[in-house]
Amino acid sequence: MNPFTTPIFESSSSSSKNSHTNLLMNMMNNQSNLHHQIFQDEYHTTSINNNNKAAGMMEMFPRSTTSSTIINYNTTRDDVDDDDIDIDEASNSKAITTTIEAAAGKKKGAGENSKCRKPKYAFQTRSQVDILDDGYRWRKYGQKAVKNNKFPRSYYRCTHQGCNVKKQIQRLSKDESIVVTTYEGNHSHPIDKSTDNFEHILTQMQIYTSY
DNA sequence: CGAATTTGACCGGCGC
DNA sequence: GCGCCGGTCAAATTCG
Repeated sequence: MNPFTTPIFESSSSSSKNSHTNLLMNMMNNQSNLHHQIFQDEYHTTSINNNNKAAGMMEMFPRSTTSSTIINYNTTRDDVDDDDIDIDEASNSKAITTTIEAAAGKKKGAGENSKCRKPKYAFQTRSQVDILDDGYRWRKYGQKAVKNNKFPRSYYRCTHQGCNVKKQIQRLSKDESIVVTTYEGNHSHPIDKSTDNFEHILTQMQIYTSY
């Protein structure tokens, strides 16, 4: 549960209120063609700063420093491994910056591999807590030590029946205020958890922001 | 008492 | 083949 990320990017008028992460996840889940667009357009940075509401929320909660960065955006499972995930250090400024980077150009040695297509996205989030509330329910199934990193990496699976979306969460030892969350796969179901009670979330936030 | 987490074992891929 | 590494399994344990 992360009171930091949850309320900051309240979605405008859609039926369900989404967190920042939800917003991004919905974007990715519901528009399966989005990645093609991104590849074609050779996106490097796309910003949600033009979301006035989000900016407004950010001003309301200046201490909630949640800058999320999609540091990898991939369509093929075998295209990417952890070494390919480049973290854009420069984007860790105070701004709410969201970048989408396509790693398509970084093909590994072998030619075109058209195996199972599993999208893999990584978010870089400045947060004091590891577990980011993205609206889905997750069960932890593993934890491993990461080399060159004093923090372990945790492995989670979506608990929804038949949904095999996975995610990894890892804190950088370079900058331990940064949490990297890597999602793999698309959810085949709507968000489980109700995030409608915004006031409750606000209350939660104040626990973290009023010291 | 069922669900979730912990943690060492296990497995497959890869480089040597 | 061997060892390393990242990822997963599953029994034991803890939690709600």
